[in-house]
Amino acid sequence: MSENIKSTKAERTRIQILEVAQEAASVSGIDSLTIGGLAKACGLSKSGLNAHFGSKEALQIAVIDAIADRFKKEVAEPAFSGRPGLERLISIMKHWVAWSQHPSRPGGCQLIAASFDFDGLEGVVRDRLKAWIGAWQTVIKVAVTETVSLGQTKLDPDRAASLAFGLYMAQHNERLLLGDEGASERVLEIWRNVIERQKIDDG
Amino acid sequence: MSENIKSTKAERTRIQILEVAQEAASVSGIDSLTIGGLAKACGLSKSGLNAHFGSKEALQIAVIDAIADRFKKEVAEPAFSGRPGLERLISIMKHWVAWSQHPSRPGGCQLIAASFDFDGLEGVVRDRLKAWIGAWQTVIKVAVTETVSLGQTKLDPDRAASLAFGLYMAQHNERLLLGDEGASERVLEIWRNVIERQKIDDG
DNA sequence: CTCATAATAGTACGGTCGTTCTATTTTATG
DNA sequence: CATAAAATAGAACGACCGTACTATTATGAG
Repeated sequence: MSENIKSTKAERTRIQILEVAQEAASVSGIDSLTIGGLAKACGLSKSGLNAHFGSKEALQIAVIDAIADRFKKEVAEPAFSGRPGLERLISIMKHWVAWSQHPSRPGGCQLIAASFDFDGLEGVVRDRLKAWIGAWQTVIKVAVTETVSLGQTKLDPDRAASLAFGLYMAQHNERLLLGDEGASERVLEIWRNVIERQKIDDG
Repeated sequence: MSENIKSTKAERTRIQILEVAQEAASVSGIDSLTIGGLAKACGLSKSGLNAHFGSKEALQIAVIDAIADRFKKEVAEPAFSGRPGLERLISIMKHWVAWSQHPSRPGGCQLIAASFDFDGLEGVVRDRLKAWIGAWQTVIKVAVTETVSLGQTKLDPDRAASLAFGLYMAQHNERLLLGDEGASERVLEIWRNVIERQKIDDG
């Protein structure tokens, strides 16, 4: 009807499924998505939904890719639209934490949560997850290296990347498991202090 | 026979089950433990195993408590046997990371991994997990406060605890998902630098 | 050694899982 | 509007899940 032209019905349905799946995955995790449960949530039959992906594994990968696509648009691209250097490093963490807190992710970031589910396993889902997480880690290292080149910091890129991922996960854990609403702001403050002055505190 | 006297058969079996369960949970996670799978791994029947716990939920809580008991012995007590202050803070992180790397935990720390599984859910398992993780967070804050009192650092306890948890999780993720063998040592070095000189790098 | 009891095995049940096959409906093209 | 193709529904499958109930075996106290 007034939808975007040139999109077939299946494409539209597939997109809708993946949106529902992303929210469900935020709450219960990617590996506890079920075809039946997802079908019910979408108003489809099990076989109707499964026809779009062929298998649960393919569904999981499609969900991961859909999340990663959104991550690019909501985190990576905005953070890299500004100038390189300290400003960009701060922007990265701000957008990243905002992503974790977004209302459409009531259970926080699905990919980081899935990392802890699949890191002990083998298979294509784990491999895809590793590829995306590894790519994002590389992006952060590049942004740090940029900042070093500009003479704005002396951080080691590897250490800074470990710190960034660590603070992000700490914020997830403290906020969602322990109920600490101040965790996100605290972690942002730590990041600012460390990258600007290599120090964690104000003193 | 030459076992410890005063232990009934059931107690011994229960302990053995929980040991097998801990290792399995390290690989696949606490919430994907199954009574049937665990029974087979222990050479028991499903009902024989289930008789020790009564339900899967009770089994999960027993596993969590068993892990936490071991954590006390292998991490908390050794770290707190030495003197308070910087020495203790470093000892905490060393023992903690060693715990994550221990051969009996091929998939890393089960409790941190479970945190990301259960943080979006409700129920007794989540509550028990929250209690243990929260208790350990408090212990770390106390150790930091001690060090501040001794005049050995100026760290804010809340920030230091976020950093400690973050570095620990970063090490888990980088080592087990991304295959970075140097992650643990790097994270320890960051911790040392931050708590001793509030700086992340050597410069 | 006896024997009550504890520990474990065996079996069965209802439920949900992922997947496959066929039927039916809906879409979109000519 | 007709019609081939695409999209979805429905039903059935074997597998595994947690749990309950009963039978059998092993334990350990007297």
